[in-house]
Amino acid sequence: MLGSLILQDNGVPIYVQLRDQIAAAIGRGELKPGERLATMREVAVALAVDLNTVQRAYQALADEGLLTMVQGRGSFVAETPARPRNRENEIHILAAKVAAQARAQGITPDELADALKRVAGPDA
Amino acid sequence: MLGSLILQDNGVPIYVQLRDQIAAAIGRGELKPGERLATMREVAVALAVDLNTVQRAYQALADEGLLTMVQGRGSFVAETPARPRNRENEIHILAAKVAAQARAQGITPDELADALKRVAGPDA
DNA sequence: GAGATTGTATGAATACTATCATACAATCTC
DNA sequence: GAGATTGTATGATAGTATTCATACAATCTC
Repeated sequence: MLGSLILQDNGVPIYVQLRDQIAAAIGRGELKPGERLATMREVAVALAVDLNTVQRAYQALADEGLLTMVQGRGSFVAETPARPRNRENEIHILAAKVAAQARAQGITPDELADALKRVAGPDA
Repeated sequence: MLGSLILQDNGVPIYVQLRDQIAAAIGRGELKPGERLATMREVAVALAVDLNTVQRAYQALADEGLLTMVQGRGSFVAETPARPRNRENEIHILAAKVAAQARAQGITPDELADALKRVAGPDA
């Protein structure tokens, strides 16, 4: 995982870059549920950034429910939760939210949907 | 163009969001070479941000060679768009990130993609 | 239990982001 | 030429991001 993290000097805060790249690795299935992530210190040293900066990224991911952090043990990719009750509605809400995210990057929901099919295709 | 600009509170600086969205619009061909962009003041008023913030976004785009600014006249999409951005890659990164969001909620990327198609369908 | 590992937390210093207010300079319209 | 429009510029201020240094707390290994 450490090897795939790259920081760019493009105005985007470091913790945001880390947050998004780790989330992407999880989404790609590169990091599987239950798997242990690199320690915050490992990431900090490898990328030559501060421990607090890495913590901020991990914390943001934990807030999103993508990983859990356990003091003394490490950080782990969250297990996929059981299927929610009102599934159709949840999907619809997420889709709307994600469509907005896409548009905010100049990407159409349609383009994103196609890309998602490609992400899901190979293994899902 | 004004209508397609959206700002999110996701940790990314405003001027970066503007810069990237306008770059994406140019890359998508939505804004054509030679075409006049919205005035900095128009963008500032429409999005309720400061004129200086918009200027910074425009300046960054001018530095990239994507547009030219002429005092008293306005800003225009460059005739020879210098370095087209790697849109495909940006789309893939977003897709992977969004897939993680979905999985964390017990939703498969495939289901999300279908829902997105439905969102996009009516108008896109 | 001792020591190492790992996440959590705080306070200070520096740089960047964004706003507000204001003004100047080049261009266009009439 | 007068006035409006549009890009350019500056100084002050508040908030955020990042680093540095340091320390504490929970867990694991031996």
